[in-house]
Amino acid sequence: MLNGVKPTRKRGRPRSEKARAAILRAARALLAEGGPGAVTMEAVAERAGVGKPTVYRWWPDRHAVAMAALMDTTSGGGVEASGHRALGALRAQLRAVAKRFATPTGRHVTSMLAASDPESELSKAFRNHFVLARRAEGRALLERAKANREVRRDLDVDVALDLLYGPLFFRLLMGHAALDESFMDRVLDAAVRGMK
Amino acid sequence: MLNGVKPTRKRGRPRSEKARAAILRAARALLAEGGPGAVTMEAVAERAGVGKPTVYRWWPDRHAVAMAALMDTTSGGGVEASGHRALGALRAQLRAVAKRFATPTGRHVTSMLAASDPESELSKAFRNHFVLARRAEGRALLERAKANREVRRDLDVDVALDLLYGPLFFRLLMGHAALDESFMDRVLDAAVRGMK
Amino acid sequence: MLNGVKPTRKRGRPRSEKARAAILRAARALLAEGGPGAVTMEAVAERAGVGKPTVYRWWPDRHAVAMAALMDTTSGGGVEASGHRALGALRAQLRAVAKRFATPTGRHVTSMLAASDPESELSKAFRNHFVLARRAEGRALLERAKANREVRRDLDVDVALDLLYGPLFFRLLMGHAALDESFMDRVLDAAVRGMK
Amino acid sequence: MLNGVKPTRKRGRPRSEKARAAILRAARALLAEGGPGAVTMEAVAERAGVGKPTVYRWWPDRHAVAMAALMDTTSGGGVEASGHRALGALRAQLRAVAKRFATPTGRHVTSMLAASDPESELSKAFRNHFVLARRAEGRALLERAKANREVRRDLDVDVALDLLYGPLFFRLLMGHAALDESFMDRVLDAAVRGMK
DNA sequence: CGGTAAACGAGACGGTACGTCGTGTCTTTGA
DNA sequence: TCAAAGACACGACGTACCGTCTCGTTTACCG
Repeated sequence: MLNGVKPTRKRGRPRSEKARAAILRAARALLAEGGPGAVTMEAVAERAGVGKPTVYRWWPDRHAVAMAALMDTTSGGGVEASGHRALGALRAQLRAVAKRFATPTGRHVTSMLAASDPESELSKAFRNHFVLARRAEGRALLERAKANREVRRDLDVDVALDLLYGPLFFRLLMGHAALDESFMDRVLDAAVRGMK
Repeated sequence: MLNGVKPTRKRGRPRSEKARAAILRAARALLAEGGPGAVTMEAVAERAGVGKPTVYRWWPDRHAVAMAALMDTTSGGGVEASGHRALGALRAQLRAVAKRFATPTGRHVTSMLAASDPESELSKAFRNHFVLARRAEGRALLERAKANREVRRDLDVDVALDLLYGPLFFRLLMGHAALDESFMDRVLDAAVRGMK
Repeated sequence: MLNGVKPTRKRGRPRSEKARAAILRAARALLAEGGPGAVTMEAVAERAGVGKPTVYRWWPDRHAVAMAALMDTTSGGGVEASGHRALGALRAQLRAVAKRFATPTGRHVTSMLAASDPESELSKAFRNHFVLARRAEGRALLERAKANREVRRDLDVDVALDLLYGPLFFRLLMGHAALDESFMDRVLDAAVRGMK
Repeated sequence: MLNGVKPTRKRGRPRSEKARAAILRAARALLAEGGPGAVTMEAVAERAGVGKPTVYRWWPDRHAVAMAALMDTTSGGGVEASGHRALGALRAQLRAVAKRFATPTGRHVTSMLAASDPESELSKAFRNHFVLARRAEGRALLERAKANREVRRDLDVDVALDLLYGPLFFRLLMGHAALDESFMDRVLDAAVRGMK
């Protein structure tokens, strides 16, 4: 009781980290090969060399496995705000995010975001991991830009952020036009300058 | 169109328009009750009082049926550009679109957009019907605004449009903040004024 | 309505006799190879080249399939009461039944009798097919023997029949001693002569 | 046998007799509630408050546990041959056995006899405990009857015993007619008197 | 009396089979 | 000749137990 840090006493056999890793590896491979639809519990279990119940013991359904697999691999992104010009750093981050999402994996992430139950814990974690964390980075940069007077002091940051990241996911979802780094440049420029 | 145009003589029993309507009605009901996942061919056929092959005769798979059902119901939108101020009309349209999408059906549309094969004909039709047609209306308004000098002459309309509609779908997809008409106002204002 | 003989008009695709036969054939093969425990639905379906739901459409569980397979093959037996001596014919029938049951299949039949829900329709049919029909044949012979004065007029036929067939299944179940045709001879002799 | 024979000194914690008893108690309860099919290792272990490996340490599989549970409870029977008339004692024993088997437990015993591997040690013990021991008692009585001249000297005792006990299990297995004490009376009478 | 080794409870493991559901195709009868 | 009905082959679903395997924890014996 002295160490209040560890309240959960372990009883029984501890879960196999090897199995966990094998499952996520298998799910990642299937995702790469056939997209989210290929991540079936049976295929994951077989390829991981694991029993189906072991998969179900830790994830409730195939969406969860796929999300966990994606999150396990991909580092969130984490563009450091280098440079003293905050807007410059923001531009770099937007370009990095666009680059990351303009891939099959990016499409998968978007599909899974749209398909998953928006209320589930895992779905929230997934949204945070891939998108909202990026948006939070952007917020920090924008706040810094505000402090630097690179943007006006009364800027509504929430709206501005959606103005920047929204177009990215819009193009990803609709595919009506190319999604590349120059597009993000134009988005940022347009948002900064305004239409008038 | 009078009559001589159609050389394909009808042989046998003609397709039942009644069946088609019943199928779409059933699909709509299922969609409303259980979301896109509930629109299964079996459920649709049973509820419509129709054989499964009849459904397959009209649509290739369940996604198609669900999309067709949604498109059949919802009038595209078609906000008429009333008023001589183009930006005002644009604002009205953005509000209308947001209002329409801030519903369960809006979520369903987004889900189905993300889930469907982006290359299929029906998927393209669906995107057009629900989103790109709205964007095209916006384009017309924006061009008019340009002509009116309500916005600057060198505005990149493609980027500007994504700046306006992107945030809407971003919030719909992520759910990180409310999606209402006032949000669209703020988006339009921010985009017009710029950040600086 | 004129032909009252066929009230059930067939709608839809008729069941495939080929599938039925393939399923029963597969079940029979599995039974021969691995006993009743080897007759799993999955194995049956796979070996028959048939989907699992097709098996379940027609039989409720694996016991039913195994029983049906056994009944489908094995002709019940049907020893004709040849010869004018009824007891002689009865002896022939007892030997035939013993011979048939002193095989792996005979053991399987007994196991399945003991394992199956005694109330189910199929279980009753199974008991009838393999055992009670034989007992009924024996009853006919015994009644004839009565008429012929080969046995006494006040013989309790129900008890006598169980006296004859009971020992057969007793040995089959317990395996405490050989079950062959000479045993059945001795059973019949002992039952006819009595212990005194 | 005195003591030097067993070189295996006991090291470590001795097996818990308490656990053994709890397991058998649990198995018995499950058997009573749901028949042999309900005696699963998991259910037994959980209800006994015992780990699964502890169950497996004592018995090799679920059949063994169920058999052991049945044998542990039910005293074999052990009808004492009271009275100087051996046939009378035999009658009493037959009635007692019938009474004991005309119960759900009797059905379970029969099912398990039929289902178990006939070659396994435990299966043999089970058959001995429940059936062959009764038959051996009957043999003793019949031999006594022979000595007493209650039955003829040249009686084939093996056949006679199967004539008496066979019908009991036959009815139990087939359920084609009632199994009660009066039936056993009639069986004995018929066997003694003969058919002629 | 302190070490130690086996049995303990718990429970995760790789598996097999379960019985269900939905897919998209095929084959009938009936309109 | 199309529509309805529904059987078909297929394949994934999620669950129940199997029998085995660690874990950390007793508990009795043996030195």
